[in-house]
Amino acid sequence: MNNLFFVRKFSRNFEGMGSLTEENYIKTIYSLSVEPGEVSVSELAKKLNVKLPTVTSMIKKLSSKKMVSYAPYRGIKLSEKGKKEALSIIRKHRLAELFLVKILKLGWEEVHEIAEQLEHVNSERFYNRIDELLGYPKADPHGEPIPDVNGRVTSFKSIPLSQVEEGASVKISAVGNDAKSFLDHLNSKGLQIGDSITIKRKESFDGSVAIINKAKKETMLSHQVVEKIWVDLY
Amino acid sequence: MNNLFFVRKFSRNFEGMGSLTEENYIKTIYSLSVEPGEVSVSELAKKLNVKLPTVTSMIKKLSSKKMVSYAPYRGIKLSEKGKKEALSIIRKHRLAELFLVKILKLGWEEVHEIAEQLEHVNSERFYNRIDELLGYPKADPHGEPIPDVNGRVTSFKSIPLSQVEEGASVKISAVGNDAKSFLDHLNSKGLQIGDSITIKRKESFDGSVAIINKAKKETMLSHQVVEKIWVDLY
DNA sequence: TTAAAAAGTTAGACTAATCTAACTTACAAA
DNA sequence: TTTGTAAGTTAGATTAGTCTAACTTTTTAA
Repeated sequence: MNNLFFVRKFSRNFEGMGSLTEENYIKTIYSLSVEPGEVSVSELAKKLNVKLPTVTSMIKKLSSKKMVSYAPYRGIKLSEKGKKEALSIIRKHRLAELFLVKILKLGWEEVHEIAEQLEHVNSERFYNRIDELLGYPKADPHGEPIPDVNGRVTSFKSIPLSQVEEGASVKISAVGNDAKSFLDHLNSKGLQIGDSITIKRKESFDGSVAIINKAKKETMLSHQVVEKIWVDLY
Repeated sequence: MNNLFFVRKFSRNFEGMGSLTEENYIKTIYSLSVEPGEVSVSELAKKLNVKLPTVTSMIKKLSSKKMVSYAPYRGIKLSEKGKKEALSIIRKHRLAELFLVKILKLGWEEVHEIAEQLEHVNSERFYNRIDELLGYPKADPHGEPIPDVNGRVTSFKSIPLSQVEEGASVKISAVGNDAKSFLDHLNSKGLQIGDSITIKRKESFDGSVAIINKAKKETMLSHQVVEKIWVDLY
């Protein structure tokens, strides 16, 4: 503002530290680059809800700070420095989410936006204490891994529910969409991270899947939904 | 921001909500107006570490938002709306401090700057849960009262240690200075909020005071220090 | 293979919060 | 009561992050 514009006065922005805005760009680039490696300006603009030129100018800034590598009309890639920064923010976000669910007993579908704010709190001590209080957890309430203090991530070998065969029993390990509406939808179907479910039937004509949830109830999940649910095989 | 200026995108700044900067002005005006009623532009500028014209322009903005009443070359006063806002921020700050000390086991002298960040988190649910988790406390770790959800404050009838008579036994209820150096100084003298102490001797030539602390040790406190320590009489 | 569409960039403007320099008002002391 | 100093204001500039409009490059698909 933060933003951190204003932030100038309020305990962040010392030395080489990025503004809140920069932090959000870096985090978003990281989350978009899990797969293909390079992130496009328009993907970023869409995710951050800003226009293309805004992204172009911010990317130039991040590039001059060596957080990303970038050439005009080409994709954006985080540098090692940028990745480290991203992991630090993601660590804070996920610790915050788990804290909100476990300690403050808030619902897993409502914690994301509070965590979006907490992730920018500048205090290693604060986060290390939360980590300790939670017993050095490996995953957040959405099933996503929590990087440790050194940015190391325990990786799980999850696959999207859409790729599981009929008849298989699997455990929901993560969801690929933080939106409250998506999480509410899953809750309404009686689904939570950590639940074991069985794939009853896969409809080939539209990609939807019938599953049996923890409460033994059968529900249909659309193709869009099953692509966003990650599961561990047994 | 900090921007949340930047904040635009990041969950604060919806509707009539003030920016992080505005919140800081309001909180500061409140804390400066405990006594005389009106706050001067230069007091504010000093406390916020900005120049006079910056304050003038921000005050105009706050005035147009009806948060303060103000006429050029006159003092600044919070409106009822402004007071309500200030109490809400102060509530968050003090709940945050107590949470950091009680739950995260951080030292009372180090929590202030983390709380400065947490106080801007925008989520009533978050703070209400912390309030609940702490058992609806009435005072923060510095002994300052915590406003309740409706902005009501339990008032204590404390007086500065400098005004206590020789021989009296009192309980430290608050300190009038959040600076880490001040809190460290008290810690080094074996003094904490809540401690019972006895006034052994008052030196009239320089206003310093000899006290017996909880551990039965005698220490000297300078005039500047005893003016900033608030105590409850028995 | 080329032309239309999509993606990206440049230029220029805006807002919030800040600053410095110059001016005005208030007030205290002679 | 005047006047010099301190406090406050106005004007104009600056920076971060954003925008729209116009232009350029890349990709796609005919």
